[in-house]
Amino acid sequence: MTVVTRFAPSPTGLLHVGGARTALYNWLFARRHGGTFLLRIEDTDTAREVPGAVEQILESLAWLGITPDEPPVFQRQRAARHAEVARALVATGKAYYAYETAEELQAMRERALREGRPPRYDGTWRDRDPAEAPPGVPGAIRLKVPREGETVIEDLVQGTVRVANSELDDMIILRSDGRPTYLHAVVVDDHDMGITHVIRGDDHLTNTFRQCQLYDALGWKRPAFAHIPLIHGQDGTKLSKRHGAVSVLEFRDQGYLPEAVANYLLRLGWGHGDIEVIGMAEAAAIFDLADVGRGAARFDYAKLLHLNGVWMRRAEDARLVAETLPRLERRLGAPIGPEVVARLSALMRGLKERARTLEELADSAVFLAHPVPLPFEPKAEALLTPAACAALRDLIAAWEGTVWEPGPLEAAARAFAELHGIKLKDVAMPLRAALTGMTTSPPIFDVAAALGREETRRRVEAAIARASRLAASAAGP
RNA sequence: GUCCCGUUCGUCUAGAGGCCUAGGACACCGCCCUCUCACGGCGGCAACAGGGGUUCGAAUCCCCUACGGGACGCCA
Repeated sequence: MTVVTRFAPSPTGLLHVGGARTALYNWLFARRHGGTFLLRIEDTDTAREVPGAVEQILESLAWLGITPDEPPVFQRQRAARHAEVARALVATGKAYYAYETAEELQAMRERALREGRPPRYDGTWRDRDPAEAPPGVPGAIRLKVPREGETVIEDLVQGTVRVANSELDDMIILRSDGRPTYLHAVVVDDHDMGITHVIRGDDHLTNTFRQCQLYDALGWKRPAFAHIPLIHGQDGTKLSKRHGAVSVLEFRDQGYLPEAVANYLLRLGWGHGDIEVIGMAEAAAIFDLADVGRGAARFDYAKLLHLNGVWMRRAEDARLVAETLPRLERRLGAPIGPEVVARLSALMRGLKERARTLEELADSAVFLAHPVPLPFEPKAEALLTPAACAALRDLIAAWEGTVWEPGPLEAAARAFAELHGIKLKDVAMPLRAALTGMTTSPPIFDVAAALGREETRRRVEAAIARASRLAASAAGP
């Protein structure tokens, strides 16, 4: 049997990480079994539809590397088919028209709840003669479900789950205005699309009983089901905006790498021995629904951040340079020239090891692009004492004939420190302050090499000038 | 209210009756490396929700309780 899976979001907003994980599992399962992954947009509720949501969902999935194998199916376009199937069920006596209004049903539910009874449809029209239908009132179609026995599902994640049919009532499959309900549309579409495995959030688990009754009434073979637990926030409640970023696009904008987000989402609720860092190609080779956990998982931003750092270090320098440039331009409000691109490329190896996100990377690289009077952190400023400035001046002089590469620069600096009876850090730290305006950076001789001889000299001179100016103004007039 | 599902370190998890003195990862705390910060290395803290069974033996199987989540719509 060829595996066919699908992800079926409704276009009511941004794709959040929970939906993304569901999509990921469907995609991985299809890849694992050499099957097909499809996308279906559940847009039957026009009132709740958000403009642009479909595009955002597609963009989010594409960013994560999850692409459907066929163009998306739009559920609304299949309305005629849904209605046809529902009416065929009426024709064979497996469904019937019911004529209560939405208000009457609402009242019925409230009364039942008030009296401590389960809120279920009482079946008024189930056996009533259709000839008694009120004239001119459009009816809704309800499925006539068995009242005895039980419905059992073999869930690939949850195991065997059963419920007494007496707990279920005759659900509406076609609204009185002719539009299908979600439960019905899903079953018809999954069948028509040849879906073999339905992998979705476990909030759908109890819906599955009703869907199975529909499959049975239709005489259709049920697909396999796998209900994966929901993702919760750090406090254990349903993940929402107040927990922080929740949409895939937010993570992208905050400088996360798609492979890190995918890796994290995969590991959230799924485990395979002790492996933590895993690419999607590798995951596609080992992903198994049996390894999906049954309990809800809490989203841990700290772990995602760590994982992103791992993937940043693994990423190609050229790619990170490309990702950093627009972020630098945004910070400096000016285009970045080729000279800075060269510096960034030269130093990327050292920069990426110190950044956990592209945003941190850009922050740590701003100094490379900033024109000479650099902004100084107070701690960096404090390092530029008169003695340190004197040492810097001498160091620049000592570097006069040195090959301008990290190794020779460091060797010369060490010799310089030894000659003057100071520690390397007594000159390295002031140099860092002068070249970056900060107290942390990649190895400072790498920085100097990346900046070049002229720029290094320029920055050191500017820093010394700045320090003496500050000292003068502190001394007073 | 009724039904369904879940529960191993703070978090994500490994664990399929003896391999468990419960392993890994993140976070946290030390130490090492070191021009800073990271990375890396070494070490530490820290869990089988509770109670009954079954068994020679239970984190693993069964039951109950507690807690958490979900569903019960002419929403999806």
